[in-house]
Amino acid sequence: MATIKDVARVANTSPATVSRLLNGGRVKKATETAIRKAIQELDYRVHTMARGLKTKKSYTVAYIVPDLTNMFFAQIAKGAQEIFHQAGYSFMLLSADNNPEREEEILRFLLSKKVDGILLSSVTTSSQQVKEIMENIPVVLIDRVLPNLEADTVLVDNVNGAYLATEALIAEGHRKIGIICGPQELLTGRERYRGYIRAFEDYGLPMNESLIKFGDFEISSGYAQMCELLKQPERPTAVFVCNYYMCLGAIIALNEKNIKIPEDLSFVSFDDYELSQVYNPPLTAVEQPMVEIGEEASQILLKRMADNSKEKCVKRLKTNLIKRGSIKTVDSFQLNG
Amino acid sequence: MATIKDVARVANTSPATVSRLLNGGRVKKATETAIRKAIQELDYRVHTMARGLKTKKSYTVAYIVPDLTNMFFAQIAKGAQEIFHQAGYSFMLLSADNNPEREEEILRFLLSKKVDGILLSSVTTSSQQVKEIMENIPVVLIDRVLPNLEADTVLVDNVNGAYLATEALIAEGHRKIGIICGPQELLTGRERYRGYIRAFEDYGLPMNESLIKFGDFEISSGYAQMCELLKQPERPTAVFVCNYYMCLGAIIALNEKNIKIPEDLSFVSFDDYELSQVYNPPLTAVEQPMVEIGEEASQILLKRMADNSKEKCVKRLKTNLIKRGSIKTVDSFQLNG
DNA sequence: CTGAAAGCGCTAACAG
DNA sequence: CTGTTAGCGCTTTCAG
Repeated sequence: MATIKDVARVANTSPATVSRLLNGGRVKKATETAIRKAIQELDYRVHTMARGLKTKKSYTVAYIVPDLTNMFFAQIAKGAQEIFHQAGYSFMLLSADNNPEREEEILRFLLSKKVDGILLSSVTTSSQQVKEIMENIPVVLIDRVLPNLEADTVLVDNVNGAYLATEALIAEGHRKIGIICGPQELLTGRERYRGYIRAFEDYGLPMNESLIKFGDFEISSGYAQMCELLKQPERPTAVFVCNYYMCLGAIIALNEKNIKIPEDLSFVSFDDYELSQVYNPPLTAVEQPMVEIGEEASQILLKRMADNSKEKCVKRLKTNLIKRGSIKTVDSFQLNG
Repeated sequence: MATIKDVARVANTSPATVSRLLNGGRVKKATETAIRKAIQELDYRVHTMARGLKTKKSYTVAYIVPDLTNMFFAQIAKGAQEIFHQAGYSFMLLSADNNPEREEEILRFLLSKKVDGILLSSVTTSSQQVKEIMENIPVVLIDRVLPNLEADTVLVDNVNGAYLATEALIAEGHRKIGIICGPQELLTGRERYRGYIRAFEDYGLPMNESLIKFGDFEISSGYAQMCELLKQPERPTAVFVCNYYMCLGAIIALNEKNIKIPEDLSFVSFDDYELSQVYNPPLTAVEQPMVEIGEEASQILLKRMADNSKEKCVKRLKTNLIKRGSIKTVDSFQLNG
């Protein structure tokens, strides 16, 4: 592979001049054309590593996700990739595979790689390592916050999303509303639960503890907790499931027991993927602006890499309730209403 | 950030010795401990770029996918990432966003990055660029082949998968079996179509041209072609949809028209994701060993990067028909059987 | 506007 | 077993 030296030789000039041209410096028209020709001829390409060694920049950023096959993070990655591509950065997508140790490893690796910035949806609960890294490299957190760590963060308005979902159920006359919460270790888990509570409070309605179940955002827990819910003496007329994967599990449970949406049970979930449209009936769901999350976070990271200012920002994007056909109006509407 | 020189100074030895230790060379026990201590103290990490500049290896591989949010490729990436991680390589996942020009760009970029190997699920139909790249860097193709290009490739047994799906329908007495094919520019599109044809031939059954529709593997075409199918004078009693996304579209169409699976129409699809289990009834589907595809391809790439032999291999992995509840037995079984 | 020279951090002979 | 040396390909003063 040709080097800058080769180009210089062929173009009858010096490496320095070639470099200057390559980096947008001013060069006499004649030499420029000669250089461009040589570059063509030799099929020369910058050696990014050599350049990086010199400039101490890699023009590379990374996004660490909990799981590559999780649609939520995949969509965010899509948005992020686009922004960085436009900005001339190369973008690495890495999965921690829901393994905190793996995440640590990746972080170490990125340090070694000298990436210029990091997008992180952490699977860790400790913020020690990240805190250290932030001293050297700009980091922006996505969707998952770390305890006691002031950092640039972008996430969605979970409380409001859950509020809207619950409210939609209440509005149709439901009072016995089950919820399958996410893990309370995660902010998203806590916030969505809070949205549910707040809706009950705002409408002056009593909550029923036995209808509040906790899952872990995975399919299996959606299944298990839905089964639990159905076992309750006072069976819910509606349920709010706090993420897509638990929603899958919950539906499997309903199908098994031949419980129909919405005739036997009204259904709302957080996250809006293809399933919501494809299911029969289509599912009412809370949509998150995933691609935008990725874009927004990338924009912030880009800014931080440029100015390296110390002040941190937290950006909340809006969620959106999409009404479809999975909520039935309760007959005895007037009872409490 | 500390360099190898700093470590050497603190450990009272030379950079060369530190380097040797770092690369698994033999070092006196005493110096080793001194060096390790220094590394600890200084929080030293290898500067991958500097190392790469010297060794002309980046210990980085890339996988270029058509679309980050396509489950098929995401799963493959998952498998690939695992293998490379184990092998000490860093793994970049890049999306061409279904844009051939974007893919070209990425390929150029990777050349500049001096990656050691490339996994490619190409969105291109021209093999020129890839051919050139293969002269410098090992490439293994995944699922998408390129015309007139002999290359290491891993894909699945599409013909057989489609055959099994069609056969399952035939076995239950169906004769009017619609198919929504993938794009015939893609090998997978052609092969799955061929599997359908072959099943008809093997069973000595006549095919009905009006029940053969062509989509492009996207949701919208699944919807459109299913609508077409339902318009036919001789309406199919069963349908085979050639990939997941078209399957989503097809189901939307069925729901709209209130056509029930399997009572009104039996249904089989290529690709087996959560939907198949979650849908009511659960869908019979052809499963692809996605993670294994990624693992297999990575293993091959690893081998090529090591031996750089010229001979190419094509690896076909088996598909698997998973029977669930979306096929109804036709009453008039005896008619043709 | 251009070129010579130094050096980024690392590794790989080679000589000790 | 260890240290010296010479670059890898690039950018960046600095002098011309």
